[in-house]
Amino acid sequence: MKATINDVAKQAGVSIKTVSRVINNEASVRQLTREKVQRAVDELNYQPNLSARNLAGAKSYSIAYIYDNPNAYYIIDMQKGILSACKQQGFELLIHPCDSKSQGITEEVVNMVKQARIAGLILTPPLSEMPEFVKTLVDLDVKVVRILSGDVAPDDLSPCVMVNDRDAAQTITQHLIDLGHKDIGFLAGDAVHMSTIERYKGYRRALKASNIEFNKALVIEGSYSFDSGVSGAKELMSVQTANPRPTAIFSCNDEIAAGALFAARLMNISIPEQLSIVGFENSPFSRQTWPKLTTADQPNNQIAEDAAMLLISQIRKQKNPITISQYVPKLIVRDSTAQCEKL
Amino acid sequence: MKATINDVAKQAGVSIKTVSRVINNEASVRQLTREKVQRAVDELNYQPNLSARNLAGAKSYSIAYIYDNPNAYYIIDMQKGILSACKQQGFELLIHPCDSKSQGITEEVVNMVKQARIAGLILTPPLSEMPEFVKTLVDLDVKVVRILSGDVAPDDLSPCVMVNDRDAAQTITQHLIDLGHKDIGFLAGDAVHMSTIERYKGYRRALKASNIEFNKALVIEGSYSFDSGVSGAKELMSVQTANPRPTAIFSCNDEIAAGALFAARLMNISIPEQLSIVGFENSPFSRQTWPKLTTADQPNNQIAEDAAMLLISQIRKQKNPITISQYVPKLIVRDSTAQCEKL
DNA sequence: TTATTAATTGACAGCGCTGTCATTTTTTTA
DNA sequence: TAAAAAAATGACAGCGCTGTCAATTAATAA
Repeated sequence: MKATINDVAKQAGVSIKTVSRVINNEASVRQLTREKVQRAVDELNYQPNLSARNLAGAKSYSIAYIYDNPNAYYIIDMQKGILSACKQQGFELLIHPCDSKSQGITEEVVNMVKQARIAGLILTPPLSEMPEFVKTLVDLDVKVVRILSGDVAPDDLSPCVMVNDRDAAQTITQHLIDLGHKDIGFLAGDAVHMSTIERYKGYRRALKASNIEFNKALVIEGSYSFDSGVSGAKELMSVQTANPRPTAIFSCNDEIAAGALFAARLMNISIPEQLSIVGFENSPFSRQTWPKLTTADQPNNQIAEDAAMLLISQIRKQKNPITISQYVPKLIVRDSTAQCEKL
Repeated sequence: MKATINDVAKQAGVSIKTVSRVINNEASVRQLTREKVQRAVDELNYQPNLSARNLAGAKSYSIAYIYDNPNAYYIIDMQKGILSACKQQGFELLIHPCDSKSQGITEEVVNMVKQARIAGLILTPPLSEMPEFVKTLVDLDVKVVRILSGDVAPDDLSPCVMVNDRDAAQTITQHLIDLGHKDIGFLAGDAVHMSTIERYKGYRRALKASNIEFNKALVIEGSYSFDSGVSGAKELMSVQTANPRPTAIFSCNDEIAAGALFAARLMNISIPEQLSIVGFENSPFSRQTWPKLTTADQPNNQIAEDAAMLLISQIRKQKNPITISQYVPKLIVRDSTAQCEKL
């Protein structure tokens, strides 16, 4: 029923070792032989048995995705991308949810890596932002690829896939500026997350580039949640004598933006006529609010696939130098932003 | 470094086959021997090698979770529960996202099962609600456990874990009735989903139990989305001469409820004073709205773990008859419901 | 007690593949 | 052209475990 390497060998008229060489893309196989084998592989629809490979070889064909992120949409997207790379490359994916704040997290992961003979790991924030943790893992005999917020890798511990939130935030802020907004509020996400910091930097940079004076009172600390968006927007929009009331709000993600939208409704502020609001992430959230959110699209699926491919090529020692690929989320203009009406 | 079955055998002074018997919980091992081996296993912190097991044995130690559900929170929860069962039982989990509406879905899954030597599958809605699909899989040599909405299994194709949405919906509707509400709107989810149908039945049953006349005009068709909640609530709450304006709304899930909440705000209807709204699912959503939603808690994590355990025991042929376990989501009263003010 | 049966245990092959190393074939050099 | 070097291929063991079946031991019957 299912073809084995033996069947292929017979069909191609070579030894199983030669078949093994072909499917592992090793050198020192004549072109002619390689084609012969490849044909047999195709005819029999042969796929190597992962268990046997893992057992026999020194190498491992398993990678793991370790996550701790309250945002389920993010994880599902990532997972899908990684899975897609694994399928293409004949790798197996282990999923490991965990709690980054727990005491024994490092030991837990180290054990897992040893036990399951994991060849590589994919780390997303906040795990990818924990240097100690990453260092411990890299010192083990396991490849690591991190997905991080920023434009350059913070160190050379491992290859990284960078998501340039800063440039994206600048672009999206610029979009508001282009619409005539000058008093732009900033609703921050969790301050410990790099993404918040980067998005803040982009916001500042855009203001500076347009010679708009930065007003600290328009920056509200918070967290990546709907609630935070509600309270932050309320604070921003309540009448204050000293500060101008903002005509636009930059929210660090779509959830916050949804909260801000909600608060605006409570305060009878019409969106986008009286107030423009932007989100970040292009999560399903942003299409479910009314009006739909202008946001920055982060192709998580693609980012994850890219990261997994990078990891696998590292494992295969296809010695491409430590590549850093970079993504810049793209502006998506929807219905929550409009020309500034204030004169 | 990592202990093998050989190490354990030596340490215990028995043959590897005996160790194998102990770890597989086979009969015909003397109690004394069993303890001796168990001690060695513990001392060496031995864990059987999955690849070797999969390769050597006729059995497989892999199960798969096949999903297609737009609700990421649901999937993450499920996945976590399944993963937990797998860890306990020494099984491996394959994750397979897919599109239930695609043409070749059945073939795709069948192939996967064959290729990866999957011993069992866990199916959640909407896949678990596709009889043809399930039948094809059951006819293969693979165990299936479905998670379904309802109180009894629709057939005896496979064991099921039932989530009794009907009783839960009745309870939650009763909660509204207890608060004095009589005109209770119903915002449906996708009509093709069993969960919508069951929740609707529970709603009807509660009305009947309290001798409240059913009013078809208060039932709005829709889908499981925020938008649907917004438009549905608008429709319900717009002034209609013929129908009483509802004082409470039953929403088929939290997203719909969040939408209804939003619409109410737009219409200057205060929650919960003028209108009570309930959700369903207890998703993170329900804690992020303001006011927080009264809802029905569905312990997805636990349900999934239960399903996985059931599946694994099936695979192990621990011939407990086809068990159907049932969960009834529990009412969680938060801030979106209050005494009816209408006299 | 001894013969018979049942319960335990172990020896060994083999799952499908890769690593090592010997063998064969091809290419290069003298 | 023969000898040496390099490239290509194959034979075989073994990864860690389970299945089969034979060997041993304990329990029961005669």
